[in-house]
Amino acid sequence: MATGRTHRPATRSRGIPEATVARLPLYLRALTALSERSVPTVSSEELAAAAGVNSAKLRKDFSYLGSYGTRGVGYDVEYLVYQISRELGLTQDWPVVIVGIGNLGAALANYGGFASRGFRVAALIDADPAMAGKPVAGIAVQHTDELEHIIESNGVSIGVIATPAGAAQQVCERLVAAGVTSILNFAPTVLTVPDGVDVRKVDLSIELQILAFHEQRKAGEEASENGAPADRAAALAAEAEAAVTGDRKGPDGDLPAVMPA
Amino acid sequence: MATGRTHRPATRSRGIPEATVARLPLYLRALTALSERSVPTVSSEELAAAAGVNSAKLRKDFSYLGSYGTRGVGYDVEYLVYQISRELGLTQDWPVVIVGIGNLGAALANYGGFASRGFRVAALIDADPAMAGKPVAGIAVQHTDELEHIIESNGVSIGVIATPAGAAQQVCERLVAAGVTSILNFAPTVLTVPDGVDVRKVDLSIELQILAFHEQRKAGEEASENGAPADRAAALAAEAEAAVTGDRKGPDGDLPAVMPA
DNA sequence: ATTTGTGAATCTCTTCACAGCT
DNA sequence: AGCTGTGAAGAGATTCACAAAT
Repeated sequence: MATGRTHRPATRSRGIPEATVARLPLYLRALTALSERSVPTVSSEELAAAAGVNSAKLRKDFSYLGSYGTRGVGYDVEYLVYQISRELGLTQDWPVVIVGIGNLGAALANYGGFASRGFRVAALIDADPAMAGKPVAGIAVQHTDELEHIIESNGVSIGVIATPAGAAQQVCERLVAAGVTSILNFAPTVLTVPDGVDVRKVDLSIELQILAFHEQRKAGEEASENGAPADRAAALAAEAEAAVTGDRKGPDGDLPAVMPA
Repeated sequence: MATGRTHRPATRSRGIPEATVARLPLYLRALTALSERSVPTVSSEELAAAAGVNSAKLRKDFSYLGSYGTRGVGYDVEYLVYQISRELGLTQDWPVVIVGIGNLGAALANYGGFASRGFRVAALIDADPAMAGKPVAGIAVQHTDELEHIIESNGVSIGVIATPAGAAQQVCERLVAAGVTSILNFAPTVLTVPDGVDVRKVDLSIELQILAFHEQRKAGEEASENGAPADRAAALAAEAEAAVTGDRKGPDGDLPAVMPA
């Protein structure tokens, strides 16, 4: 899901699969909940259920970190919380800057899970001079002019881009030039970055479109499985049916003028 | 990344790989940009560059949709926009409800890319009675009591959950009971849903933690490649080094008391 | 009696490389 | 001459199933 380079360019070192890394935060969250309830140990089966994955996968994932379980017993919750935190690099506090303090940027700044667990909002940056000095989530917004200074003096290596799409690439370049090497991009654009910089992308409309695809598929199946689609499904049926049954080869007749922009 | 069932339970039908589906929105966005600049055709190489993927992958992806290109020439932009839109189910308008109109919910409601391209915000729902009637993004917020009524009368099948984590599962169940079959979850919780319901998850802190992992890895490599880590890298080096070199088998000495909650 | 840790089998996704079409 | 479409190879991720450990 990272849009940037494939990563893992230099030393291959001890390679934890990317898919596993992506699940560690999930396990960590489930474990933290158990820890708060003072549960001492947990089996792979239980923890897997809490994290929404299957237990074989969870055990394989943990096997990449080492042998932290006890056969016949399970995993020590506290110990595992520590090991995963350490593996993820959360035993230190990462200063983060958020660029673009619109609706979304403000929402991110206010997001609680941010401040806790390893991350600290070091600065909020916006291009609008009218925003400068305004407090958002208890932090005064600073102007984009300060960007390089902020990054360098705070040793920021993680940046969050919540600007409009048009500004994202430029902001990205300034962040990278100033020393940021990991970017979380909320702007609906593909960012181009040099090697060694990681980009992850969060994109609302992409997620919705993926859901729409499956939703359409469901409507299509419903229609072709039993002949009696209900409610709105009726309206979708014709359209969806066409999509499902349409031949795959070449222009199939009804090319409409243009799509909605 | 869908947290729900693995999907594709019943009719296997014409199976477009999930990884391909996840990239179609990316292609669509790049194509739309080309379309706006009135570019008539595009090669797999060019389009792949614009979408940030490699061209073989793009061609393979398109091959699942059908043979929509012309050898020696490339793809017709308008035609491809239409085909992908249709495949994704965007030739119809999906009514969407957003539940939880806090900072994030408001940001989502205001998000422009929402209204355009296939989705329409049918309602904003919040549990706070004080919010009821307040306009957000030009739409009056409605109280949670209305949830079932809104879903049913608007034929909503896609719901967005932007509530606090504690409320998410309950909201999810009400949405599903009322007829929603696709959920985009912004709350940091694993949602449990019945078969046939799709869940996709957007989780800020997971994304940040994945970045932190790679960031830490970079610091470790830097430290072990050349012996002279600079700036903050120096501070991280000892910690990261320990993580990289620590043996994988069993308790490695210094188990600290507990992690930061 | 349980539950982990992991080879081996399987499935999915990506990349290669080139035949086939325009 | 140029570019698509795709079999085949390769890489990665998931699941199975069971030996090893407590």
